[in-house]
Amino acid sequence: MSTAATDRELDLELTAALRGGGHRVTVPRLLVHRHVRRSHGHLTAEQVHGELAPGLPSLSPATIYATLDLLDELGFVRRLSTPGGTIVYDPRTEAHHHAICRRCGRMEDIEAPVDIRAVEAAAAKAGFRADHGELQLSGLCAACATP
Amino acid sequence: MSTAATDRELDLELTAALRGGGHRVTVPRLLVHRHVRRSHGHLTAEQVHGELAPGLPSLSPATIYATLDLLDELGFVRRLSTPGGTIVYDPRTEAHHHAICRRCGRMEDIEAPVDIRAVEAAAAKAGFRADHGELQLSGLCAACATP
DNA sequence: CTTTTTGCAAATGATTTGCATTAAC
DNA sequence: GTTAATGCAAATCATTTGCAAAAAG
Repeated sequence: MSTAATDRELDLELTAALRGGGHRVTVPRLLVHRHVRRSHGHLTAEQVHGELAPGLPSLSPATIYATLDLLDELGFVRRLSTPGGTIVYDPRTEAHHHAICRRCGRMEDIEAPVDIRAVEAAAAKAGFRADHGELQLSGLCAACATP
Repeated sequence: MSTAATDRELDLELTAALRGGGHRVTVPRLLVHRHVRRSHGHLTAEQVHGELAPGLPSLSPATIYATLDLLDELGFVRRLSTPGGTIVYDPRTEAHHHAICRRCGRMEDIEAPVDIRAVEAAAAKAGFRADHGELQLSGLCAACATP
């Protein structure tokens, strides 16, 4: 089941979601979507631009930003920010958590369950409708911890 | 005994920490520290500047930024960033969590326990030395949820 | 007296905006 | 043919930097 998706499969998935939301299917959207869904790890908008520009030099930063935010709305990526203030887009949308190195800024996925029901309940009591919870660990990564 | 601390008490606390770290005790540092420790809620560097400037017009943004980061190092505040990418400084350093409204950016404290040991263990296995964990809930605040 | 910290101004860098052009539908 | 999306350039905004002057120890 976790066979890598083909371009066409990814395109079909995006196309359906775009249509469903009244959005148009465009080349930049297809390319950004493919690229982000394929990537492992977390990407900045600039990285996406830098990596796609060789193949489509007319692709502008403004479009990248708009497209990534649209993909976030559609649920294909998740927009996050590190304690350093950098915005990154994460292609993994299922519940998982992150460890972020205070020294080098490196962000790693953490696969461990966290029971956030108590927090959701507390938030709900305050009228807050939460739809996602993410735990961020701060500290030093393996490389930075050993000088 | 959560009587509000006096300026002098706060100053003494900061002074001790600065001396202990080989830093100098300066007027800007004392003022920023008092202001941040007093505030409820989360502050941006700009807010701190805007609120202190009337009393000390020479105080520069550069100094505010440097001072807030120093206070973070010393453990008097915690530097956080919202999903929107805004950096805020939180005077509450004990474990607590946050709910952040996707629409208006509002950030509220959530008082509820979360067991993060499984995540810490997973991080440790990867060589990551975590010293802090914060859960961020995303969703809509009471005001934004009711249109 | 020495070294750190400050204030200022200018630089940076990521993200956003306005608007005419182009592409989807 | 209409409307939304793009590309481009310029604008914005928070944050950082370099450096001389001021303050701390």
